[in-house]
Amino acid sequence: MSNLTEFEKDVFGAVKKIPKGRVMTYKGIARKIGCSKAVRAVGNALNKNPWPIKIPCHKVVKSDGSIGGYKSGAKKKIKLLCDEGVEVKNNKVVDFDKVLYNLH
DNA sequence: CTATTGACGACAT
DNA sequence: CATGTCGCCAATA
Repeated sequence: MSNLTEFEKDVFGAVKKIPKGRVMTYKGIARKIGCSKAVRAVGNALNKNPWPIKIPCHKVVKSDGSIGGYKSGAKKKIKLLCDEGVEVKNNKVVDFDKVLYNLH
């Protein structure tokens, strides 16, 4: 348990903060951590996804509003988002700017 | 230590 | 709008 690096913990911490019905971009998380360019590293961290349920990784999408990827399949990710009230159309988030959780 | 990889971003074509 | 290329970071082999 918790055999994670500080970077990973940071990423997961940011993801957990995303409110229900809202989404965050990899870029946003990376920026919140302090490295706006570490988007790939963030994706890598989530790919390990130690706790797929405790951590709402499905709320993390690409900067252009597309769904991106998911360890268990992007399809599952879309379903989870829809369950939270986030509409997904043509593999893109509907009203992306409205559901996007901006940095605080 | 070096090379490869990967749930990405931005820009060029 | 789709595809290709470069960049950038961390983890892993």
